[in-house]
Amino acid sequence: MNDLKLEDIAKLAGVSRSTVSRVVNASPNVGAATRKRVEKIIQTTGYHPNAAARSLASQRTNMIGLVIPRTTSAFFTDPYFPHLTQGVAFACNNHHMTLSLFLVGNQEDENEITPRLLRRGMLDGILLQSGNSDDMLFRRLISSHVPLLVLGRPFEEKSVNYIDVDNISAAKNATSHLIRLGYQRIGMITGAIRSTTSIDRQAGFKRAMAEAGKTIDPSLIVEGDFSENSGYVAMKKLLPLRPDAIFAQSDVMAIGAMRAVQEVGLDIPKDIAFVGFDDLPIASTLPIKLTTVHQPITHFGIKAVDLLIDMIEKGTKPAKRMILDAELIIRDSCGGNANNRPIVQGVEFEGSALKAPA
Amino acid sequence: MNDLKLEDIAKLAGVSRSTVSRVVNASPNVGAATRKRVEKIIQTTGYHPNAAARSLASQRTNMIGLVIPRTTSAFFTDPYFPHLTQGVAFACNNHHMTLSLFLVGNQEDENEITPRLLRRGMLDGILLQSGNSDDMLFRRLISSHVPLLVLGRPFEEKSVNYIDVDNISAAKNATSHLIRLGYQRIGMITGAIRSTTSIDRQAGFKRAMAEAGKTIDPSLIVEGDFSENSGYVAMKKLLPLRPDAIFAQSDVMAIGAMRAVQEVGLDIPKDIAFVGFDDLPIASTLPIKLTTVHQPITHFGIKAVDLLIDMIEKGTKPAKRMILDAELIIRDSCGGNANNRPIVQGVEFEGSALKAPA
DNA sequence: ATGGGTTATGAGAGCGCTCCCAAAGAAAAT
DNA sequence: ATTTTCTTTGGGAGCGCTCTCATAACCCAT
Repeated sequence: MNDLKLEDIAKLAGVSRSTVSRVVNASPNVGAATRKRVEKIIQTTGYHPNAAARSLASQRTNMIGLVIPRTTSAFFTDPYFPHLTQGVAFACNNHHMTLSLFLVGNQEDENEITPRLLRRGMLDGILLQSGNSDDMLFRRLISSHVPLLVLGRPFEEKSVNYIDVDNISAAKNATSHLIRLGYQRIGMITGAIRSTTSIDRQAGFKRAMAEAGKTIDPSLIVEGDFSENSGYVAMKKLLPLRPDAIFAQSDVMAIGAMRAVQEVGLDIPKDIAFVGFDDLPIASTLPIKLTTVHQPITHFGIKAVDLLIDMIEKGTKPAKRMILDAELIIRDSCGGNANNRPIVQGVEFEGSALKAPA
Repeated sequence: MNDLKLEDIAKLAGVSRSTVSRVVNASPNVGAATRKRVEKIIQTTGYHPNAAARSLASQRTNMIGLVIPRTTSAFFTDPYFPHLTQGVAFACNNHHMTLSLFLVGNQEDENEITPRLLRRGMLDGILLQSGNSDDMLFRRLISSHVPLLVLGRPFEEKSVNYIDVDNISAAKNATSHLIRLGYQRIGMITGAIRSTTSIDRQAGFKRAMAEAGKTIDPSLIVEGDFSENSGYVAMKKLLPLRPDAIFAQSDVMAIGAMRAVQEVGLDIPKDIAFVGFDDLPIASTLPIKLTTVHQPITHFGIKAVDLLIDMIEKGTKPAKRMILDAELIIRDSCGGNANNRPIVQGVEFEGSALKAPA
């Protein structure tokens, strides 16, 4: 039906191709009358410019890719990722950009996806979720021509653009809070041990302990992988060691761990206190509301897109770096006094804000 | 660095542009020696064809769009959606297709996104999550030239291609199971009342009741919107009416409702039995394991992509229709006998399969 | 009037690929 | 040896846009 091209509109309006192009692209140098006339024709014919042709001629596709590498793709079982995607998607809309999603499931996927990522005339820029250090995809992308912004601190920071949350400070604050409340045997459930996220949160934990002059019992640090089940399993190991407080590196793991605690009939926070990380919506609707570090996930996605677009338009050098703060939200799971409870703000709570039961 | 084009490779290999194109596109009519030579050059130079140019010339972009309309975008707080996206993304990889994600947040988003969707040379086909009947986006997309497959039954089925789960039968089975177990006052918490999903599940519920010769108490049917909180709120309304079993139209709502039940100290399933819908991974890790209808979400996404690609390649007429079955998984929340528990299979359980605690 | 400066419009040359068609060469059939 | 057929290769015309540059039209100050 609608096989019109620029040329046809031009003919119908009695002007040249160039003029129609100017109207379509909102160029200022068009006479008011001409513009009106052309716009009317476009309106009535329902003309839409051809994206491929435009991309070819302008060397801009107005598309960005969001890549979740294989080593991180378990993230999809974690609510973290949908929230991030949402932020990225909304920001793309605001910038009139189209978002392409690349979920790398396995090695074949990676081989299949990589050339598509590297192809010219496909993506104006790439957002890459930080994964493991031995990520082949990561290295190939880094050395490509496409502007690349890494989400989360990469292993090799040198001259790579990235955006991250201040995991060290946040974890330190969370741990310090536990220390301040007087807990003596504070354990930690880590995330996937090879991720920088987990490494940094661990560093924050250790720093807090060191500053408080407390020695760390290594057996109280148990490895998880950010999943609910891994939290449960880790807590099973921790239970015999009688910790009185746990810093879980993700809310989901905290939930798994709390499940393990409740199964043996212990009380939270009286017997064991908990602090999580993420502040997912569910954290505030749990039977025992979770004290946790609020990550501005959606906001993080938005900032990432803003930064990437800036890189696309103004070049990638010098390397860009952006670190966002994360704030401790004190609720019930950590025990102690919950008076100075900060207000939780932000879009990621829509649809799950819970009216207090009567 | 890598500003090579087909022409350059041709020159380096001492052949014509056409021949290189044939090699790149795996056309059979190339001499073995020539192919080797060209492939070698491509290998060493790291040449990648320009996607925009290829799209323009071939009229194929190898991209499909996944569109979540405004009226359904709350879905993103529901784990249903990530799972679907994952299925779609994986299927895209298998077909060497790129997935573009369009999350419509609000009216402006819709206005912004629509032209991008309609643009030629952008998408080979569109997957549209079914939303409300008054969805403007839906109508514009239906009447466009792009092959369109609707996910979930649309309001106006006539000549639209769609794929759905057999919600009516599934809801009927779930309800019948409750009836069979002898429950007398069976309530239902619906999803968003204007969605076909919810309408169909409601129809299944009613059909089961009718076939069992039971009258329906309309006050035992309470409206939710698929969210956890709406389940909680709905249950608060239901509690004074003393139902002995609840069919919740989504797992997440069932979880919210169960929370309300536990808050007043009632026992599940002894005082109130539950059946959910979706069979999210969490359903089997809940303290009281949830009896629910297993939706093959990831598989659904895969099938959808397969069907859409078939439409792209072979035309959209006659209208395609595909209905997948959903099976009742009996666990603990419905009480009664849980012996004939089916095996739960499938990819969506990865990473959350739970070892039984010792 | 006359020139300099601005603004509006058109023409044309690509952007980097695909794909049809023609040509050349090799193989098979006569 | 000659014709026919098939395979392999090259040439050229687009695909539908953008963008630079030239031209035409118009403005105001002198």
